[in-house]
Amino acid sequence: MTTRSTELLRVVHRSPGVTRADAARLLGVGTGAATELVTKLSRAELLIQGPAAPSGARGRPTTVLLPHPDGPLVLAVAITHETWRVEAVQLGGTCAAEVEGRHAGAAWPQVRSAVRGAIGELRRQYGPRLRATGVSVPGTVSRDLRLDAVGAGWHDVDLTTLCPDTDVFVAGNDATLAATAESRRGAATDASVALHLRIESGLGGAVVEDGRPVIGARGAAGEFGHMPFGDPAVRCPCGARGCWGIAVDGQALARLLDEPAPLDSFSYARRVLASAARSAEPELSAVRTVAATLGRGIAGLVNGLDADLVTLGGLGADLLAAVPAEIGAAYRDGLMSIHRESPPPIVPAALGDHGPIAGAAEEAWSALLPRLA
Amino acid sequence: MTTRSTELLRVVHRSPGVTRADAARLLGVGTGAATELVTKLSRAELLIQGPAAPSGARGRPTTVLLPHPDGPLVLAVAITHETWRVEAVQLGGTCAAEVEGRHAGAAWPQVRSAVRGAIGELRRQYGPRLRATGVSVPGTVSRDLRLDAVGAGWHDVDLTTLCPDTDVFVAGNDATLAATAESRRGAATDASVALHLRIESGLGGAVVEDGRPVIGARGAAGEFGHMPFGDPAVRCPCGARGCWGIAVDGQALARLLDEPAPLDSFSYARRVLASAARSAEPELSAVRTVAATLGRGIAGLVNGLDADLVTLGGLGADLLAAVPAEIGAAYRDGLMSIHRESPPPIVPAALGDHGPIAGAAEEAWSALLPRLA
DNA sequence: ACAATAAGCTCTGAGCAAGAGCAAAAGAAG
DNA sequence: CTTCTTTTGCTCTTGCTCAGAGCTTATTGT
Repeated sequence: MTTRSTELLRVVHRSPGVTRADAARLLGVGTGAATELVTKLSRAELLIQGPAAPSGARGRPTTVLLPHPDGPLVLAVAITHETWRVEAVQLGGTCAAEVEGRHAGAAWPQVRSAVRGAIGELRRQYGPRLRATGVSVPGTVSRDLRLDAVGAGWHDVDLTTLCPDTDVFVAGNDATLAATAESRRGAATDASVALHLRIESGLGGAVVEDGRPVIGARGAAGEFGHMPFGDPAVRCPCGARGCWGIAVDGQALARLLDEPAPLDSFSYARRVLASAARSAEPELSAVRTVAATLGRGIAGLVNGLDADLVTLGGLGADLLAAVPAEIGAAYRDGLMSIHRESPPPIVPAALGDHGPIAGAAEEAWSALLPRLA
Repeated sequence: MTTRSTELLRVVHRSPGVTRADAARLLGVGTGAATELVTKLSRAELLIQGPAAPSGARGRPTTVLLPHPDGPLVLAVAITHETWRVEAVQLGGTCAAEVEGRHAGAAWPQVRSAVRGAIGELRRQYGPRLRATGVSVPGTVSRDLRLDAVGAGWHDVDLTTLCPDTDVFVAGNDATLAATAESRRGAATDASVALHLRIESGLGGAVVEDGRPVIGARGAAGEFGHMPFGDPAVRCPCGARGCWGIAVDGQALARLLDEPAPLDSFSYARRVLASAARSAEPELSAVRTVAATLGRGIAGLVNGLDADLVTLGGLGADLLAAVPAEIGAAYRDGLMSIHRESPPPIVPAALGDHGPIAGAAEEAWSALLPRLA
C-alpha cells in the first residue's frame, strides 16, 4: 500500500529487533505516524512488538519490532551442481524450516521434481504463508528467468516452473546472490561498493553498490573469470582466451603440477592446499603462482571498479587463508597508486556456502516487501 | 513536494515536447491528476503548454509540455586539461547560454578564477534562475567532491568553491559523465547496460545501468585503462603493470613506431591514423595492433560486465572509423560463447566532445528535480 | 449536421502524513 | 517518598494527494 509501511518493514528486515523509536527516527517520521504504522502492520500479522530492552537511560521504555511468528515466509532455493536445498525464511532472514538433498549431476527434470517435492512439503506445512520464491542457480539467468548452466548441462531451462504458486518469483546466479548476501548480512555490510569473488568450478562474482548488485544486461554480469588477465595462449572452454578463471582454479593447479585434469576441481584444489600447508613442493609453488594470479586480477578489478572491499568465497577463501602474503603482494603491486595508500581490504566471505541461498532469500524478500504493506 | 510532480518533470526533461496525454500515460495517472499537476507546475513557472502537434488522428487535440522559458537553469561546467566551458542549461537539456575559454594547463587557482568569472557573468544575466551546478573534470572526484587530476597536477582540490551559491552541486569524472550523457541522450538510450569508453589522455569510461552510472566507492570507477589487459612487462605511470590504457593510446602508437613519446598524445595519434588511412606502413600495422588490443579488452569487459552496448569516444571513435574490422575481429575472438550469438554492438559515441558537459548538466538536473516540485 | 473519438475539466471521497497536545513510564534529585 | 526531567507512545485535527465518475471540449469522418 504505502511507501512508509514498506520502508518500516525493510528496516525491520535489515535489523530485526530494532527499537520502535529508532525505526521511527530512521524513517524520519514522528511518533504519531510510527504508532499508526506499527498498529497497521501488527494487525496485518507482519510485525509484533517484543518486550523492551532495558536501556538504562531515562525516559519511557520503548519496544522492539520483530517479525510476526505467523507472518509471511519466502522460499529460498539453492541448486548447485551436486545438491539442492530449500528453506522457508521469515522477515529478518531467519530460517524457519529447511529441506535438502543430493542429485549428483542429474538432468534438469529430475532436479526440478526433487525441488518441487520439497517445496510441496513446505507448502503443506506453511500453506499460504509462503508468498515469494528466490532461486540460486550455478549459471546465467536471463531477464526472463531462463537458466543456462554450462557445467551442469542445463540449457534454456524455465526456472519459473520450479514454483508456479507464488506470485513473486526471482532467480539469479549463485555468485551474484552470494555477493548480495555478503553486502547485506555478511562481511561487506559497511562497504559502499563491494566486490565479491567466488571460486568454485570457475570464478564468478559480482559488484554490489549500496546493496544492489550490478546485474548486467542479460543477468550475466560478474563473469569476471572470463576477463583476460591470464595467459593469452590458454584457450578457455568459454571460447575466449587468457581467461582469468581458468588460471586460479583446481584445473590451473593441476596444469602447474603436470597432473591430469581432476574431475572434482574444488576438492582436488583443497587437497593441493593441504599439501602446500605442509610446505610440500611442488604444491606450494603452484599455490603461490595461483595466488599471485588471483591477487593481480583482483587489483585490476579494484582499479576498474573502485570497490572499497573485496570478499572471497569458495576456494578463494581457502587460498586467502593459506597464502595471504602472496595474494596481498600481487594485489598491492597491481593497484593504481591512488588506491595504494589504503588498499581496499580482501577478506573471506562471512557466509560461506550459505551465501547463495541467503542471497536468494534476500532478493525474494526485497521483491515481496513492496507488495505486503 | 510530491513524487508525481517530480516524475512529470523527469518525463519532460527526458523528452521535452512530450504530449500531455502521453505524459499522463507514462505516469499512470488519470486525466484529472494530469490537469492538477500541469496546472501546478505551470503556475510554478516550470512548464508551459505549447500548441498541439497536429496528429491527424481523431479526438480532441492535446498539448505538448515544454520547459518554461523563464524556468530554472542549471550551470554545467566542463574543465579539460586545456580548456573550460560553462553552459546554462534548461529543462530538457537545451543550452541557453555558454561561455568558454582556454587555460592551457594553468594551475588550479587560475582555472577556478576563470570559471568563477564566467559563472558570475551568467549569474548577472540569469540571477536566481540558476539553481544547480554540475561539473565535469578530468580526474577522480571523491564523494566529498574533491578532485585529483594527476595529468593536470591538480591535487585534493575542493570543487565546491567553483560555485558556492547554488545549493545543489554535483561533480564527476569526464568519462563517467560522458557515459551518463550517452545513455540518456546519446547512442546508448536503448541499452539497459551500456559501457562507454573514452580514449583521450589515457582510457576512461563507465558502466551505466538503467541510466545510473556505477560510480565506485571513491568516485574512481571506470578507470578501465588500468585493468591489466596489456603487456605485464610495461609499467604504467599509475604504478601498476600491464595497464590496458597505455597500450591503446598515442603513446602506444609511438612505442610501436619507435618514435619518441609525443607531448600531445591525442593529436599525434590522429596524425598516425591519417597516415594509416593512406595505407602507409608501418603506421597501418601499428594502428592494427592497437585496434586488436582495444577489441580484446572490450571483449573482456563485456564478458565481465555483461553490457549490451559499447560506445567509444575520443580516439576510440577514430580507431573504430579507421579499422573497424580489426577491432571487431579481436572483439569477437575475446567474447565468451554466450555473447557470440549476438555480440553487443560497438558504436561511436553520438555526443562527441560535448559528452562530458552534457553529462554534467544531466546529473545537475537529476539532483535538482526532486527539489523543484 | 451528426456520430465517433480522444482529451481535458470539475467535483467528491478515501487515505495518508505531519504536527500539536496530552498521557505514560522510567530515572534523577531532593 | 515525592517531584521533576526525559523519552516515548497515543489521539485528534488539518491539509494534501490521488483516483474515479461524469461532463465538456475539440477534432475527424460520414
